[in-house]
Amino acid sequence: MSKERLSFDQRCYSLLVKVPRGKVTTYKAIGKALGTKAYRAIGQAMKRNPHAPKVPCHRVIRSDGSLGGYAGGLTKKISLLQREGISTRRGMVENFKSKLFEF
DNA sequence: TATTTGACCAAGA
DNA sequence: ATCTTGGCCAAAT
Repeated sequence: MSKERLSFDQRCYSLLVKVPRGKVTTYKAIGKALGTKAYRAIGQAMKRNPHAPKVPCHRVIRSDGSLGGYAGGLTKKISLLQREGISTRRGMVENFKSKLFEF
């Protein structure tokens, strides 16, 4: 039977699906929830995200409120966020602290 | 096995 | 607010 442990990437994805629309999280927050400080590795996991729409990786931003990156292009990330009611300005999410999702 | 690669972070200037 | 520096860690090469 399968005794496979979830890979680091998979753990990131299963956590991320909990983030509801209209909310955002940060690479750091995911690391904290996973009990790791592999912030950069988390970014890599998002970049490789194989489950594009299923995992809302566009809701993951940097700890300082700036956007971070997006495999499909930052413009896409911005429109997806705005569609969910999250406004951005010059690469920063406005009032992002009030929009953070708590794991 | 060893090295390189980043969608990061915190602190300092 | 911006920019630089050193640190960090899993996955890919």
